[in-house]
Amino acid sequence: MSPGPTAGVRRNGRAPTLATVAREAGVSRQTVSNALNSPHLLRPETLDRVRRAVETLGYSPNRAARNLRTRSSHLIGLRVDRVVEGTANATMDRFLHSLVESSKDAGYHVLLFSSGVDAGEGAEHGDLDESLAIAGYDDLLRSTAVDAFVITDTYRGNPQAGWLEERGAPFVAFGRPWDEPSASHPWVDVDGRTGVMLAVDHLVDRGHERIAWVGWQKSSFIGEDRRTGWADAMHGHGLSTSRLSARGDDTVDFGRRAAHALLENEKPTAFVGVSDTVAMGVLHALDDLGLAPGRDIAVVGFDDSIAAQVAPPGLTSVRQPLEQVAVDIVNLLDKLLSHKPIEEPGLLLAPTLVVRGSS
Amino acid sequence: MSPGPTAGVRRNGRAPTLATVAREAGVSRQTVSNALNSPHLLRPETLDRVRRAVETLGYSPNRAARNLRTRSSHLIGLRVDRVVEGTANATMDRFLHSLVESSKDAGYHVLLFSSGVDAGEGAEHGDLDESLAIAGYDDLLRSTAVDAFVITDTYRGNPQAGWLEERGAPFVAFGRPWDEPSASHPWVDVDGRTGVMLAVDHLVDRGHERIAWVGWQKSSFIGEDRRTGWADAMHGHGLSTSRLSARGDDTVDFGRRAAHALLENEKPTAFVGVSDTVAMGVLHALDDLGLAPGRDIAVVGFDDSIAAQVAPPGLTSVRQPLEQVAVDIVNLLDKLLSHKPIEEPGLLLAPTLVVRGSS
DNA sequence: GCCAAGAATTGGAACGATCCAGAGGGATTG
DNA sequence: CAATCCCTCTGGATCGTTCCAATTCTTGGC
Repeated sequence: MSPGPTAGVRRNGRAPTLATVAREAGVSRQTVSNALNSPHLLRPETLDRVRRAVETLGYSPNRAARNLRTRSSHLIGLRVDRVVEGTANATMDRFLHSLVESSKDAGYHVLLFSSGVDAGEGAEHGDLDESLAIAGYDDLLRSTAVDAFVITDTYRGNPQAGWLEERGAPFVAFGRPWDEPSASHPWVDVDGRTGVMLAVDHLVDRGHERIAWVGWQKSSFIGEDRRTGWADAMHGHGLSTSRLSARGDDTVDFGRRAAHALLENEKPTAFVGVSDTVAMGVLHALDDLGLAPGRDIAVVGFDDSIAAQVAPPGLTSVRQPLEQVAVDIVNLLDKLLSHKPIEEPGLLLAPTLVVRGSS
Repeated sequence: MSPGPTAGVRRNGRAPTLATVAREAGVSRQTVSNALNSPHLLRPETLDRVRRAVETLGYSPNRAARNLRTRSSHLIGLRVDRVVEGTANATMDRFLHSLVESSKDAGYHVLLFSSGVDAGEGAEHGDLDESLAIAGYDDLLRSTAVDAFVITDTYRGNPQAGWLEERGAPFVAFGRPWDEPSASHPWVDVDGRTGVMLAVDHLVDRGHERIAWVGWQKSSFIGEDRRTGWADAMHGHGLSTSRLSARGDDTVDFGRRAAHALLENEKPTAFVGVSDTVAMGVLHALDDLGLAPGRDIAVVGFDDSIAAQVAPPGLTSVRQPLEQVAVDIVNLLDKLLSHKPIEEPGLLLAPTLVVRGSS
């Protein structure tokens, strides 16, 4: 019934332009432009006529031309770093989906790019580390390919943040500026400490008193933040944390080894993992010893990854409100780009606990 | 040492343009353009001078202007559909990462967009289904925001493919044109049937004879393709498939229920799942019955998802070569966009089997 | 030393949108 | 009734690049 989206497109083998629509509607180019961008400037009757012409011809403004003139692309850049397989971090991917949705609602699209360098390479060399951090950003920025960036927290803070800030590039960070209290860029983060406290409270509720922590290395800001949640909650309940903590890499294998060591020496009845990855490692250890998670020993993870959801008997886990994070980030981005004032540069959201069979 | 990437950018508060560089190097605009796009046209000496000027000023060509003039954006569009949580499909995400990498090497970036409609909504209504299928594509295409699309296989084929093809839009599909043998667009796919045959061979090797299939509904092309792998391999080994097959949704719960039913009636010693999701469901069932996967009953999944990798005791799974898929897709895309001849419109890649504790 | 042919370089036009200043027309006002 | 204002609409200039045709410089052959 409707003319369909392809109507008019093949007019002369080329897509219709403002001029085409203007001719069709019997008005000037500028009037058509106004009809699309500032409809309140037109008389209702004219507006209607233009709209009909747009419909008939199946016109959509040419993005490149608009970008050129307005010096903005309505694209948000996000760097996806090569992930290490086996580390259950689908968090980024869930976030990505949410970000695409929120961006759409605000009239933006998400542009993905990669550093082009193997993550991990040259982690020791300061220089390479620096250039790795900014790899990809510089070019997109200079060529005005994107309007702004969303940067995501890495294991040890946000090395990109300082550079972007200095550069005057608009961006919003997912993750606090841990090591830069002076940073003034907008950010959104999830309160990991509170999340872990929820986990500990839940375990204490279930009668546990010897609750062990399996965390990341001390150099990880996020890891230490989550760990304070464990320590503070334990002390809040009058429980000791002595010798109940292990720290290491974010791998299944580390979680497994740490659990074995702790079980042998300290006999904890429950574990809280800094991530689902290490928590899955703990489950492996229980499996090794013929212990049943949830019945014999309780385990809680962090991230509510797919693995936590589907692996039997289901891993209780702290879930980050990534949908809300994405909404807030886009909101901040929007303010930033339209130069609206930002009252609060930082937003800290509360996670929730998803209880499953493992606890 | 080096002038650094920001050098010259602040000259007058605006990024340097071709004209700026031309002045600096003492040549014309066009010569600078040639230096970047067709360096062979320049005298080595001139080329060198221009390159130094580019370096000094920190110049990058303005993307919008280039896009406008060349009618191409060097962007590849990919629609990310809202995923149903709990269905262990991180496959798409692994593919996404690979695609970003490959695209980069070919000089493209990946633009993400979403249908803007809840997937699942209106799955019954043909009309809505149709408009859902093309949601998002049309606008990006008309506004020349992307050069081409990558479309990914859905549960029941590629409804977008036909529309895009009719429209004359360049695209490459990840997934065969199951229901459209007449389709002539390029595609890359993974041979699921062969993958499942690997799984069955492996189980037979381990001494199993009663191997059950837990699959998707008959309406799923992919599901049926994989199922023929099971059936053919079984018959190839002279084994019966009678009453050993179950079909249902791609959920953990279905896998669990199917496994319970099969175990009760047919006493299979091994299961092959059409996906890791249903295979995890089978593991749940074993867990319910106190059976140990790998020792009592063997289980194999499909996708080599993160859950398969980290959940104890490790789920044996068929792994798709997604990195290679991405490389091949970008390669086809490149040929398509530069109008090079494409010898073979379809590429079928072989998966591998990753053996873990569950078998 | 001259001419033709090719190599190197140049200036103007075009891509398709928005910005900006101004023109035309009707209603309001003194 | 003329002056003023506002509402609506218009045409030219512009964003920064690449295409195109034309111009200038080099080179080699006779």
